[in-house]
Amino acid sequence: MSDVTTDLFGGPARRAGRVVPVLVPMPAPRPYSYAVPDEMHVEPGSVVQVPLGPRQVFGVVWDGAEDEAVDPKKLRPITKVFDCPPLKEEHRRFLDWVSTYTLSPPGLVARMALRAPAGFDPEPMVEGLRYSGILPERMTAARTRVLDLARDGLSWTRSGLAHAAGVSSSVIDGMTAQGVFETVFIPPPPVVPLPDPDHGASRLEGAQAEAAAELLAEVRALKFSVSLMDGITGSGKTEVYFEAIAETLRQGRQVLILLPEIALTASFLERFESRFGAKPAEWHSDLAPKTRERVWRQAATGDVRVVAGARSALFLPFDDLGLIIVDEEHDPAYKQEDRVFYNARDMAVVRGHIGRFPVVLVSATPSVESQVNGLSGRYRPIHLPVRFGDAALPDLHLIDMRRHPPERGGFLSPVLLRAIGKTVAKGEQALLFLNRRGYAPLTLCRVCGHRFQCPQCSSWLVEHRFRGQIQCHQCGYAERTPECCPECGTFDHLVACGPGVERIAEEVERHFPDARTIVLSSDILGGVKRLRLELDAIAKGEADIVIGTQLVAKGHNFPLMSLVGIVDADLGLANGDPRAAERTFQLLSQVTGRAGRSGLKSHGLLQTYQPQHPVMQAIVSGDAHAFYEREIAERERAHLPPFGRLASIIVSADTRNDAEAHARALRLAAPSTQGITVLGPAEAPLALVRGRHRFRLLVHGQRSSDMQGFLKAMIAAGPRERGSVHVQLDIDPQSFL
DNA sequence: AGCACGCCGACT
DNA sequence: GTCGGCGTGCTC
Repeated sequence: MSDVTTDLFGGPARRAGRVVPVLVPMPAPRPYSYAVPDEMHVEPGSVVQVPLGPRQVFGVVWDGAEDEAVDPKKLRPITKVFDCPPLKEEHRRFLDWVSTYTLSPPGLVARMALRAPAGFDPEPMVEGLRYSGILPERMTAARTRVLDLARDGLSWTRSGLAHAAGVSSSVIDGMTAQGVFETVFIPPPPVVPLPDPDHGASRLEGAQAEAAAELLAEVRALKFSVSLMDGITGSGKTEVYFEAIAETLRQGRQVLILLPEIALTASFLERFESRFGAKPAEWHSDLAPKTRERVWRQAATGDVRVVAGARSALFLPFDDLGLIIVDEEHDPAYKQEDRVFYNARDMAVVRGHIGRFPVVLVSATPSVESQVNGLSGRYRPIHLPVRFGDAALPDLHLIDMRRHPPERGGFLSPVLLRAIGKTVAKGEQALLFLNRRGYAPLTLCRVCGHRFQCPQCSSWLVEHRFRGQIQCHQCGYAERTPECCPECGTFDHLVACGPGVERIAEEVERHFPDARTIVLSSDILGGVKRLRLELDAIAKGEADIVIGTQLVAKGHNFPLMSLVGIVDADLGLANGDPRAAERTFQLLSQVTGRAGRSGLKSHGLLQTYQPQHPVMQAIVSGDAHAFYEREIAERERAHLPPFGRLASIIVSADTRNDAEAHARALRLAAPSTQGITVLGPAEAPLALVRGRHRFRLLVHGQRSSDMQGFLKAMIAAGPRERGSVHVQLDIDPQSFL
C-alpha cells in the first residue's frame, strides 16, 4: 500500500511520529492526541484501542480542527486498530452535532456508538461441511435425504444440515468419518434472515393507501423530510409505515424503527415478521452480550437491514441508513436523562437531516411540539381516520364527582359501581385505572398531625399494605409500616389518606365479593414473568375486574374488556409539570382505547371533579384537535415550549429549597431571562434525586446558539456544586439545523 | 467516566 | 494498630 501521499490527515505524513486525534470515553472537552505506530493504518472513524492512564480503552479516530500541539512526552501510541468498518463521515458529524447540542463531552457521545465491547473484531468463521463427491459406503434412507440436500455443493453447518434433512447430527458425523464431507470455513450466519419487502404485502385501501402513497413518495425522493403520522389505535399506522420500510428495503438501504423500550414486544416483532418474512434485529438494554456485538457489527457491515430498537439504537454505526421510523413519538421514554441528555425523537430528525433521508414520526397522540411542527408545515402531517367497519370506539362519559359523590371512605361513585355490576353480570370484564401504586399515597397521625415523609428526599411515603411497608416512590427508600406515630408515640391512630390501586381493590371486593379481582402494578410480586402470566389469564377471561396502574395502558389486548373506569381522571393535572395536561390526555386516550377493541359494545367512564377541563372534554368528545389548539395557545401565553420567545428554564433539584436557590442564582446570572419554573423533588427524575447536590436545568427556547451562549455564561456564573450541571435543551432541533 | 491517592473514623 | 468511607485530581 502506498503511504505518504495517501495520508488522510493533511499533507505528507511525518514519517517519524504521525499524530491523530482520538475520542476517548471520558468527559474531556476534545479528542486526545495519540501517536500512530509505523505500519499501522488508521483513518477518521477507525475504531481503536488506546492506553488511557492505567488502562486500555476503546476510542474512535476523529477529524476536524487541528488541535494544539500536545506535550510530546505525554504522547502514547495507539495499541490496536479493530478490523471493522470505520464510523462513516455522516455518523461522525451526527455525533459531533449531538455533542454540541446537548453540551456533552464528545467522548461520552462517541461512547454511545461503541456500546458493543468485543464486537469490533470480525466474528470468527464457522466450521461448515461441503459435499466432497465421495459416496458413503452404505446408503440408508437418512443418508439419502442428507445427500439430496448437500449435492448442490453449497456449504452447510453440521446442525443446519441435520435439521434440514430431518436426521440427527450423528448421521452427519458418520458420513463425515467416511469422507463424504470436507470441512470448510464459512462466514457466521446473519443475526436475522434478510427481510423480504414483498413477503406478506397486504392491499391497503382508502386513507391507509393514501397515507402509504405519501410516505412512499418521501422515500423515493431520496432526501430529508419529516412526516408526522397520527391516527387512533386501530387506524392501521403500522401497516402504513411498513410500506415505507418495504420501499427503503427495495432501494437496498437500511431501516431503523425506534420504539420506547416497553413497546419492543414479541407481538410487534411477530407483526413485522408476518409482513417481511423475518424478524428485525433487536437493540435494547438487556440484549445478550453476544447478540449485541453481532447486531452492532452487522449494522456496520450492512448485513442487518432492519433494526428495531430503543433510543440507543440511534447511535448504531449503520452502513447505509435510509429511513427512521419513530413510533409512539410522544413517549417520554425517548428522553435520556443521564450522562448525555437527549431526546431520541429529535436526534432522529437530526440524523435524517445529516444523512439526507426521510424520518417518520408516528403516534396516536402526538406531542404538542410535533403537532405544532405539523400545523406549521415544518413536518408533513399525515392523518389516518378510523377505518370504516372497525370495532366501534368505546362510548365515553364523564362522571361529575360533585354530583355523584362516593360513599364515605370510598372512591368509586355509585354510577361507576353500577356499571361494574352490569358488566360483570354479563360475563364481561371491567378495567379500573388509577395511576397510583400502593394502598395510600400519604399516611398521617390523627393525634398530632405527623405526616410520614422520606428521610432521604422529603416526598411522602406511600403505604403498601400488601407488603406491610411504607415506601418512597422517588428514591426507593422503604421501611416496615409503623404501628405508632414516631412523633407522639400514640398507637392505632395512623390514618391512610387518598387511594392507591390496593385500596381500590379493597373497595371493589367489598362491593363485589364474588367477582374475581386482579391488581396489576409494576411492583407486583414475582416480577415480569408473573405479570405476563396475569395478563394472559386476564385475556383468557380468568378475571372479572382488573385494577391497574399505567402499565395496563400499553399494548395488551383484552378481548372481553367492555368497561373502562378511570378512578381519578384529574390525577396528574395539577402537579406543576408544564406537560401535565398533555400527558394526561395521552395517558387517558391510551387507557380508554383499551376497551372497544373486541367488537363488544363498550363503555368508558371517567370520574372527575373538573368536567369542564379541556382534557376531559377532548377525551369524551374525541376532538383531539380542539385540545391541541387550546394547549398550544396556553403555552404560547406561558412562554413554554415550543413557543417560548424568551428562554424558559425549569430547575429541578433534590429538595425544593435547593431548586429555589438555584433559580435565584440563575436570575442573578441572567437577569434578562424570564419564565424560570421551579420544580420540587416530586418532579425531579430519579437519577437526579439519587445523586446528591445535583440539579437539572431544562431549557426551552427556539434558538440553540442563544441558549448555549446563555447557558455557558450562566454555568460560569451560577452556583455549581462539584461540576454536576446537567443541561437538557428541549428545543425543536429543526429550527436551527 | 474510572482510577489512584490521601486523609480521618470504627473495628476484625 | 488496620479497613474503608468519599473528596480531589488526572488521564493524550
